[in-house]
Amino acid sequence: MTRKERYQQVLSYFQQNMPVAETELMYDNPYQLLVSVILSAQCTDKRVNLTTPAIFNQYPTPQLLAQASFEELFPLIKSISYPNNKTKHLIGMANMLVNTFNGQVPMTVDELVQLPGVGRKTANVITSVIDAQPNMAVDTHVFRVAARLGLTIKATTPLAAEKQLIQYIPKELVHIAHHWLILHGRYTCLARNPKCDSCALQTMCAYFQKQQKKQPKA
DNA sequence: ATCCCGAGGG
DNA sequence: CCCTCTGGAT
Repeated sequence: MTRKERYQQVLSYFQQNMPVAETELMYDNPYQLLVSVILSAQCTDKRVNLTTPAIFNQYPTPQLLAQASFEELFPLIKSISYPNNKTKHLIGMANMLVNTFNGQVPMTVDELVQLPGVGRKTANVITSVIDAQPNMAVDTHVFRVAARLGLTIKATTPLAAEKQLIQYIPKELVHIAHHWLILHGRYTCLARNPKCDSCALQTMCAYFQKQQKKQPKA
């Protein structure tokens, strides 16, 4: 099976079988999405959505968030993972928005990654969601699942994986494919004990084929 | 125990 | 490349 065929089979399967009904981050503008995505690391969207209304209410603009003190913002962040880092990141991010980007959220990956707390994954989410750019945000799920399925070959970094995925996935499907890979990773292709026995992608999965060779009966 | 749509620093 | 950050849900 060629790599292109593998992509076609996997994408086709997802398109026909993957329900897309997950809780999503709540936001009304690019600034709010940026805050939400920064907060979402190692944390469910549901929990992020519990904290953001208070944050957006108290700091409706980058200008106001930039002036926040650590002490007053921290309590609003405290109930999610890495509150220390995220509090610092949000204030630093807002300051750079004001001082470097004229108070506007930049819409290129290269600009976004300059912001504190914004890495390539977050930058790809922002540009794909807000500006419909065909950018693939490679998080832990996408990285693992793509490698197992054989969608990426010898990709040792998220950036390498991103380049390969972008090369083979039709632009109009990049965004939804991102969600498909995440959902497959969350519910079936688990990091530790993947549920290969109940996985419909066995026949086209490089990881499963490899396991079969090692343990023919398992 | 294991998992939640990571980023920054050494 | 590794490590740290580090709360809540299941």
